[in-house]
Amino acid sequence: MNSKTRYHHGDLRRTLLDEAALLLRDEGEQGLSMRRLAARAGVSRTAPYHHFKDKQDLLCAIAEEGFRRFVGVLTLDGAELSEKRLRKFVRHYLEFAVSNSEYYDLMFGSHLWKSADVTEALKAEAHGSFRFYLNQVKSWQQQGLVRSDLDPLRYSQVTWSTLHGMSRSIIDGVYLAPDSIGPFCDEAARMFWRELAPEANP
Amino acid sequence: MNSKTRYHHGDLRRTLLDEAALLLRDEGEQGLSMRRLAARAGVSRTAPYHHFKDKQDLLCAIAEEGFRRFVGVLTLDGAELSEKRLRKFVRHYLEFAVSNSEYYDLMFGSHLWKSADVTEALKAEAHGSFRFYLNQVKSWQQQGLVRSDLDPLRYSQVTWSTLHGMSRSIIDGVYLAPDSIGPFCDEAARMFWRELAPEANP
DNA sequence: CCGTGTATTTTGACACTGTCAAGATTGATT
DNA sequence: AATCAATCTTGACAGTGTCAAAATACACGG
Repeated sequence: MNSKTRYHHGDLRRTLLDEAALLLRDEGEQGLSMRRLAARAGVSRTAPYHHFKDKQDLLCAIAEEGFRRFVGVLTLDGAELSEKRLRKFVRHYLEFAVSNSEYYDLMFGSHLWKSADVTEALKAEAHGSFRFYLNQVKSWQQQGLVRSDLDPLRYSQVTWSTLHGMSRSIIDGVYLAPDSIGPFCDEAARMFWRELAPEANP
Repeated sequence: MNSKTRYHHGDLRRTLLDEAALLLRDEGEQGLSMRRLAARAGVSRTAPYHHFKDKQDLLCAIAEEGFRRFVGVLTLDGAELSEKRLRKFVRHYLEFAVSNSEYYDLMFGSHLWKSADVTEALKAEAHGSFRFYLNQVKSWQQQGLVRSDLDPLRYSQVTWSTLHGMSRSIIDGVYLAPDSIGPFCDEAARMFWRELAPEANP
């Protein structure tokens, strides 16, 4: 019952996802083809199509896993909320985006989302991660840790956008010298904090 | 000397760029292939390769034109600077991004920038548009229209990121109900203004 | 006006790609 | 043990980007 010789692979779906992640990291999205993927998994060209309807379907599944890991990065305990803590958070976010840039590109790239065939599962995971981010802010407000007249939804939408835009700036390396990432993060944190911080004088 | 029958096209490069823009708007990036493009221009499959080294080269040229138009959107006269005016600016930016989303995807998509073959001309145009945005802020500061202790570079980088992230949010339509775009813009403008506005009490 | 060179376009070809349809093999269920 | 569904393979098709070599047109010096 050697795994190399048996007809049924046994756990092909899992293998495909893992191998695809590797291929993606090593050669980028354009280096990831269904056929190469199949070859790497030691299986014929069309075998993957019994586990993923499409190439799109495969990519959605990978992005989905990305979002699941992503939630960890978004976690920020409100008890220690401060501008300094926000700085750390922003840095952490960007760190994730940069060092998992292929994943990140997939998760937030227009490629998947623009198409009509986005998996429901991926949608759910993406919405879930945003809702997690939003609920944190709501909870801070309930605990009286941030301004009471803050609109959590609007704040979350805008800062979410900022974090994403910053990630793109850094990943693509167009508008930013690599050594100015620190101040870049600090400025964002200051901006976020200005929104959150309870008013000094009422 | 009928234009339909003559061997030399005469202005193929221009025609290719225009036709590519149309094809892009109508069918998205995946609908734009070199061969289809050539067919549309009424020319053989490989003719475009004497005007553009690559498909990448073609895409860069299109993005380049996008950036040239983009500068108009970024223009904001400091004399009338206010939170209200910022709202209008943000809306204008997003309007451009959404209604030219195919262009916008190309201009800011990871696809072009990640690759090593980004045209120098495109780099120049992209940097130029950011520098234009930055210089505006600098000039506001020199005129005493915004906080004197503001760092124009950091402010520009972060708000630039925010605007881009917001555009992605809306274009991909993942995290945003279409009717909440207004408040979305307003929140961003408030945030920007909080950074810019001269201190109330010194 | 003619020949020559250069710019432009075409034809042919190659190695890829995603994906469908039809058959082969296996594991599970009755 | 027979049957059925799940899984995998082979073969095929249309489409892609791009290279090399041949054909055509234009520009210019004689």
